[in-house]
Amino acid sequence: MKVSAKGEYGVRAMAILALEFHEGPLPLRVIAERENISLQFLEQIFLPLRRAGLIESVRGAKGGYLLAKSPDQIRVGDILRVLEGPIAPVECVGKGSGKVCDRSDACLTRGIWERLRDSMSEVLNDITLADVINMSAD
Amino acid sequence: MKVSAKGEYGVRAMAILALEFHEGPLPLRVIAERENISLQFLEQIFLPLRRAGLIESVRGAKGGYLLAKSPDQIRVGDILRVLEGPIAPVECVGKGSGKVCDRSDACLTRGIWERLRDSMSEVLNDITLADVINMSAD
DNA sequence: TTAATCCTGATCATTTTACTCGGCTTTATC
DNA sequence: GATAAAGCCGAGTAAAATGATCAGGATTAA
Repeated sequence: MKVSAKGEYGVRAMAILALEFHEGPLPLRVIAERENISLQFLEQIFLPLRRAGLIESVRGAKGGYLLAKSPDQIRVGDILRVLEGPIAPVECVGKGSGKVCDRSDACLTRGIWERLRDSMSEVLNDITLADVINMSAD
Repeated sequence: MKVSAKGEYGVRAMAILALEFHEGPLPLRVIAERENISLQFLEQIFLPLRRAGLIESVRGAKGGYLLAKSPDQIRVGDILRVLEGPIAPVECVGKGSGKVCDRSDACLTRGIWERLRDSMSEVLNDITLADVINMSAD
């Protein structure tokens, strides 16, 4: 029941972009050094984030990445959904995953996973990047 | 952010033991057939559950397994903790895992994972096997 | 022109997962 | 006492996921 490194690094990196929201584009190299993450792995993570419209890129020298929206408009859940797929403890209660098991009415445990999913979603949809950088500012 | 098959099967199997709480010991073969799970995989799952004191076994012919406590005394979280380790979205906030990262105060994202962990624990500690079999009885 | 940076598909080693195998021990029943 | 049903348990294994790395191209500021 763990977040993948991809998801964890993604959230960390996005938090840094949020800190630097008013500066120009931030190159991945800086984030990679600061967080001790492989540059090439970070590139892999930023690709889907950009395609999902959470960040924007500036190519060429002096280029880098910046948030596509203000920090209070980006929820941690948004980031994780892009990097890890639907937030759900089991496939069969994943919204938008399409895969529902055939015996959902006979399933004793479905209710558990639905409650867990809702609780997880609620937390992750409630925390924005603005919250993240404020939490640690205290 | 998924529960493993081990965890999922474990909860399903325990729910069935809860349904049969007043009958004698239930052999794994029955659960395996009912839930379409490999018998030998189930055996692997039941071993740690027994060692953790959640179930008791009766050996020999007419043997099987039964809950060690009444269904309302066994929480879904108890089962998952045995089968999957501490309930935590990242290692470094796992209670009892011992591994805390060295820069926990500098970590921007720790607060997220703590909130998520608490919310997950709360749900899973709140649902007992008695709840599970009642949910679907409605 | 050069260097910095993003862009992207491919590949790869390791770990984890979800099982399977084989064989032993215990016990009710015939 | 023989047999069959069941639990006990360490070891092995194939496939998938994970966490990267590689290689090279495209874009742009200086």
